[in-house]
Amino acid sequence: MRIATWNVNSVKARLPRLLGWLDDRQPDVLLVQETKATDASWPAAALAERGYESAHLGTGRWNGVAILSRVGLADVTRGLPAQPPFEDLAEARAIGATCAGLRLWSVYVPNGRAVESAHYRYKLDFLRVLADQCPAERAELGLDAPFAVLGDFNVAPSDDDVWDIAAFDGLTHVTPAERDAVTGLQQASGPEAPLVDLVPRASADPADTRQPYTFWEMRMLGFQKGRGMRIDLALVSESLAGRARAVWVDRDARKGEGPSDHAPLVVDLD
DNA sequence: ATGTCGTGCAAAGCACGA
Repeated sequence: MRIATWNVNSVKARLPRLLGWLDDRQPDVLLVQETKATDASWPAAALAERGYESAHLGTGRWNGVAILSRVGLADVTRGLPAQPPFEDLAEARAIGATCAGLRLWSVYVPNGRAVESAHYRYKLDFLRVLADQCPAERAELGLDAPFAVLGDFNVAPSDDDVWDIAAFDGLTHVTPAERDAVTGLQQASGPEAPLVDLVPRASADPADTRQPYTFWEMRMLGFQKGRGMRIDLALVSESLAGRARAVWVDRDARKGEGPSDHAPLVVDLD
């Protein structure tokens, strides 16, 4: 079974590449972020033609999350219970579903913009609410049940997860508070039931020893210069981590004409 | 220092977000 997460940076702009990627890589489940679509403009029919059911949450222009599955899509939850609003609006940043017995969440964590800004506090609040919610859902399912939160966290868990930590001095994505918030989510159900950060290989090539970045700035030729960040994460229950046979970044999806600024993170499970 | 995209508004070039 293959599951993947991908910030597509507009499903409308990315549709040819998204459909081509589904044809090439044949994921069973794909969690999508930054669709920039409304529910009405979500391309459900084109996905259904390829055998994917899908559930989308979005209001257009910004944000938007979705789950595609060809192995069943049940118990869809749109938004986090008690999700904090930003400027009085509940943004489309989380959607959950059960696919082939796996409880999966697709999340698009707020960017944070600048340290100590209102948006930064919103980012930390969002992660806290996510950490509050997961234990309740996991307790209901059973702590041994396969559970995962995947998506664009906009947090690099360690200094090695950015191309040059010195270049991030004073910036978001690398602050202790952001990292602690991610760790807090991982530990939210207690030390006996962590969510494991499945660190990928840098590409599909098992011999690839580069850092496994998932995002490169569009500006300043970030990809071409290797200026990447590992900010798309798969945080999975131990029951799922034990089934992971390969975890890798599909760098090829970041190449060529009209890519997203993120590459898919692929998890191959027994 | 900046360099690119994508979107919406409104009908070209900004403003915004990343």
